[in-house]
Amino acid sequence: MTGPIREPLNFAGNCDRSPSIRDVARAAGVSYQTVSRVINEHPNVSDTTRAAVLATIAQLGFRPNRAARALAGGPAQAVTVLGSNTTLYGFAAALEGIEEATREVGFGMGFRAVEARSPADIPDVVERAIEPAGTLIVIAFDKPGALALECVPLEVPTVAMIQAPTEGAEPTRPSVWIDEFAAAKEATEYLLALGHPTVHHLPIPSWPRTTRRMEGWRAALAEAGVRMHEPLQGGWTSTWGYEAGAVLARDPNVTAVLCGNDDIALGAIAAMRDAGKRVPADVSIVGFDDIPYAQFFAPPLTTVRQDFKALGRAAFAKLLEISNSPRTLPPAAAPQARLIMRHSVAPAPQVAPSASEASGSEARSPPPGR
Amino acid sequence: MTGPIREPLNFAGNCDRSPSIRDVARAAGVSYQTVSRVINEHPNVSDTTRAAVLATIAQLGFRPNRAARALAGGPAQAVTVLGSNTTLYGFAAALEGIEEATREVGFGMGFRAVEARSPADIPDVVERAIEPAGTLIVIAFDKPGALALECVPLEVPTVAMIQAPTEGAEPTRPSVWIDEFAAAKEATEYLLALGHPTVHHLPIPSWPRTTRRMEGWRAALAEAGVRMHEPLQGGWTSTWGYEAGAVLARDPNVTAVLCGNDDIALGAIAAMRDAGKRVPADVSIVGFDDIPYAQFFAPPLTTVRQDFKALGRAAFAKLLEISNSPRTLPPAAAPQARLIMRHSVAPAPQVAPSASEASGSEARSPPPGR
DNA sequence: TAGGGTGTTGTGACCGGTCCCATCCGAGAA
DNA sequence: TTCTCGGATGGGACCGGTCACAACACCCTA
Repeated sequence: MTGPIREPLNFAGNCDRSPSIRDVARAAGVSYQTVSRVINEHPNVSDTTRAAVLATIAQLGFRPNRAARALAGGPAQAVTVLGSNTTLYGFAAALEGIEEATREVGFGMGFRAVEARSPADIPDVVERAIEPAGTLIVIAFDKPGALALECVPLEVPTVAMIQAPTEGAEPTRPSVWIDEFAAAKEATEYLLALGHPTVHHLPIPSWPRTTRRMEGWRAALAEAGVRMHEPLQGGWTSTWGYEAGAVLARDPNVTAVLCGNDDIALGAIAAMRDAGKRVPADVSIVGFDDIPYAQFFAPPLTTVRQDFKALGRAAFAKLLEISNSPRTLPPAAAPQARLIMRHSVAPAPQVAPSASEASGSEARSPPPGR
Repeated sequence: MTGPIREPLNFAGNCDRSPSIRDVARAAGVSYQTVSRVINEHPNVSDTTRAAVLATIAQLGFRPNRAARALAGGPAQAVTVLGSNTTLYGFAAALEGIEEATREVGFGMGFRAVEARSPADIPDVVERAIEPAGTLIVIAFDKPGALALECVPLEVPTVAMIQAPTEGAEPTRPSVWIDEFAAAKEATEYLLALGHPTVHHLPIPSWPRTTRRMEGWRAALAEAGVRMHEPLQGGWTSTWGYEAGAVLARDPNVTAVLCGNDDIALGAIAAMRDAGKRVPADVSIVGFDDIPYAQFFAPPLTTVRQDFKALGRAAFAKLLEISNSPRTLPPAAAPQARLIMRHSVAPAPQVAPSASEASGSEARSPPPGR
């Protein structure tokens, strides 16, 4: 009935497979359970034994097998990031921050795309992305990401990276964000102080409601008692920025534009140029994000820098927290947004700004060298 | 001696764990081995049994547990991508292509960064990235990636994405690349045909030796019998492009520059502008890669488009091949490089190009609408 | 009718960890 | 001295798949 019993190959030194805890145990003269306790930093192991086991682990080059751990129901040790994109700067930088943080604590990082082109497939993709003992970070800046987030069952340890929520609208799941309200307000006030009668806004898509950067813009205009145009629906790309910018370029009253991101700003600048308007002499443009290219735009872009990498790190830190993992990440400051002044902003044309304002702005925005 | 035997909870319908092959087997009235054969598309299963099992799988929503498969020594079902970067366009686009391909065949995709800042850590990072039953794609466009590639033991199924190898220098491991020799040559010839006495080159780093795009440039100049300057060491970023461009801007003989990538081109354009030179009236600039921003540069950038996404897909297809996985990807055409003509190129200044050349170039490069 | 191949199915062991439980031992309290 | 208790350690079962092997048809040939 029973076939020939194969001799297990687990005697140390004579095996091409990587060593297991049983190999370590044998070499250290303890049981495999003790080895397990040592690698999981269980308190009830004597110092002598622990030291001996650790030495053997180092000597044999033992590394715990992730698959076996996951199978046996150990603590989570991998994250899958769900997002609609890897080429947009914010997404890529967030990914980089997450990766770095996971590497520090020995987690694996996976990525799965939820495609904007096929929203109907998203629930299925999300379901496949969820694995037993797995965790998730969902980049929910945009609609596909938010859709994906909704598909994730509550029992899956998940952190969402989201647009900053509006006042009183608490996110339903553990989330991280950068609140750019203050920076958007500051940027708008900066433009108003330079004599621009109003500031137009080319937003990123407002989803599900409005963005904090738009609220900051609104607040600045409201405080200044300045009329406000109703912003368009919004977009993400330079192409959209070009089209929207072309519309604004036809309006001679437009002298200052706050763009929802740097991609839009780049498109808007191109549209202005093609319409024969000079930036910043005729129209001032401010971007959002500070992508690495921004300082080489023509003109170098004044923009609000956002630390997406730090945001990614924060997301993973929160994930460790909520999945009560034994590992932790050193606490870090909340990622900030702040205005970077370059050369795409100038005093309003025609209406000569007062000397104090002009010199003040000069003093306030010493263009940094590249 | 033996404690109380816990009744296994694996009876279908009464269990909060996701169903296992044993649950499926019980529900379908077959053995678990038969279920295993069905999900692995083993030929020796009768059609009747197969249909019954598949129906049960669908009904129970069974999905094979990846960790268990990996542990039991099944075929590979995940790739880890090793690369120095996620924010550079070429890297991010390649990642996107790999992800899409893995998703199609049910593979997982991980990412691990090998940081340029700390080359000494690379061997360690690579070692940790290798898992039993795991596979690797190494993005070895740059030095950290190439370093990482060298650390990978030969027995690990690995595909490298590399700079196209020079003639006769066969890569030692399975590799994919885009051969941009012809496109670089074409771009250079295009500039020469517009009357530029020579074409300068701002290369990406040549590592380990020279790049195919540089060889294409050299070949065009050699064929035209034109003098050639010795190119600089090379860099990746706009910052480097700005610095190198500033040097070229001082030389009045420089009227045409072929840049190793679009980032460099953007920096070079900025440097020319800051030096008071007009692009393309005084200096023509050609880039490489065609990043999404390129068409919105000032002026819109003439560049060589490379299909990194297709390259990523090809890398994964080759990985499936060499790891003799049961899954395959539909064959696709080799990713190409081709010249995209926009507005950063003009006939050489001063030396008036002949009418036929000028009109020819106009006819050849109808600037695409944005 | 016996013998041999082929196709189909089932059983046992195993991958490398983790959990639960049992055992052993020494110290302090009754 | 005996009992209790907690720290240190070990053994067995198990996670959900895969592999190797055995068993049982069934058909074809000799």
